[in-house]
Amino acid sequence: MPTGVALRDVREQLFDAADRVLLRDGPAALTSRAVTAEAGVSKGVVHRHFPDFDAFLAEFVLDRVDRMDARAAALRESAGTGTVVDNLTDALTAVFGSVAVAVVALITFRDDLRARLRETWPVGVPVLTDAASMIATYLAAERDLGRLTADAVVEGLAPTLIGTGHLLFADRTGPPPDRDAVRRMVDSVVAGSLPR
Amino acid sequence: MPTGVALRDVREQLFDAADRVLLRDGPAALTSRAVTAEAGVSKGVVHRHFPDFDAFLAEFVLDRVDRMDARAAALRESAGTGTVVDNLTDALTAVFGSVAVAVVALITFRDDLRARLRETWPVGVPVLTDAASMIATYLAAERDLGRLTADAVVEGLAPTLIGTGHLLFADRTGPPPDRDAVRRMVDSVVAGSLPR
DNA sequence: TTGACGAGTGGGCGCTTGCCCACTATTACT
DNA sequence: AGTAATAGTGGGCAAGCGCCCACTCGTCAA
Repeated sequence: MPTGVALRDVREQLFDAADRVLLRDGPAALTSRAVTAEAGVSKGVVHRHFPDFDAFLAEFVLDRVDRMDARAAALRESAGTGTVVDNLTDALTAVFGSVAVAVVALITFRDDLRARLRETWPVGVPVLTDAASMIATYLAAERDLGRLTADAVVEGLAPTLIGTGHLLFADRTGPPPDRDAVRRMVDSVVAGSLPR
Repeated sequence: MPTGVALRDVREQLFDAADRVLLRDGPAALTSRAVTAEAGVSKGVVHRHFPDFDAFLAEFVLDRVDRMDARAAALRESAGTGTVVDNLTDALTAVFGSVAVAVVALITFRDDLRARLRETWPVGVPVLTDAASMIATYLAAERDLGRLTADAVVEGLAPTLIGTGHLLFADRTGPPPDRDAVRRMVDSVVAGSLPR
């Protein structure tokens, strides 16, 4: 077997499998056996690439948030056309429609995992920071923000959208919220915060 | 043994034990054995009062949110003095300093439990509704709300506070956020939404 | 006093979890 | 071709889970 390259391939393979398990069965079902079975490899493979399963989870979360950040950056590039509400709706759908909510649920649920993540990640829940800066960039690009500075958005409006979006998308057992529902939420939140 | 009264006593006893386990060890540690051990009763006692442990969890969550609502009502009574920021800070501390965050984490984590709760609870995460109406009552009592109607608060500002508060209080492994930290968050959020 | 009933007990079953470890298969180097 | 190294396999372990059920024991009615 190739030494360096294949080693990283297996890790990616396991991460992708974790994504599918997370989206299909929820964070409670994210066990080492479920991940390896989904990846189509032997169950012992995790402990060759990671000291233990919690270490796998920690690296998985870090990797996924990095990818979310990249996706947010890509959205920033393509923004500018359309209203701010449309852009925010797209952004929220992209962020919360993905594996992000399950990752947040995982971090919130597992105290020990969160403590482990703090060694690498000094402050709070990283998803908040990433999505907040993303939304702030959106709003800063809009004209006539009035007294609503970008900092105020990060401190106030962004958590609004994240909080509501989180609760809106948290339920994967029911039917997924359609774009109109998300847009309505964004619309009401922005209407209550932006000057007109 | 007395029949009716003691039966409800044991249920309360188990609920109180679940509170302590939840606050001390987190939602991941909330097992039937942990609850019964904390309550100082035999592990078989749960299955005499509830068909299964998930039914216990569902009733526990329903009961706890009812209590949160009662606490919010009590806070509403004593409100009126002090600034809106102070009142909101007290409210958030009362709601999120309790077992509420762990309950939300539980609901977010467990897909099956959430589906079970929906049979009794038709829409979304109830904590959001309760806390939102509570905060809306606070703000409605304040004069000079300007264009910010109570509905807009429920739709916009309340989720802001709940979202940030949730993430602020979600970490029970680190030191708990002091009142000043909460107040600073509330201050920045309100400053970004209320007209001055 | 005695019998029956029901709340409470705890041993144990079946299952799943993370993890260990002896093992095989596949590659790279001499 | 032979050998060493290593990625990958999977049986099996201890621990923990929810749950079942035979059991004890306190309490009332007869």
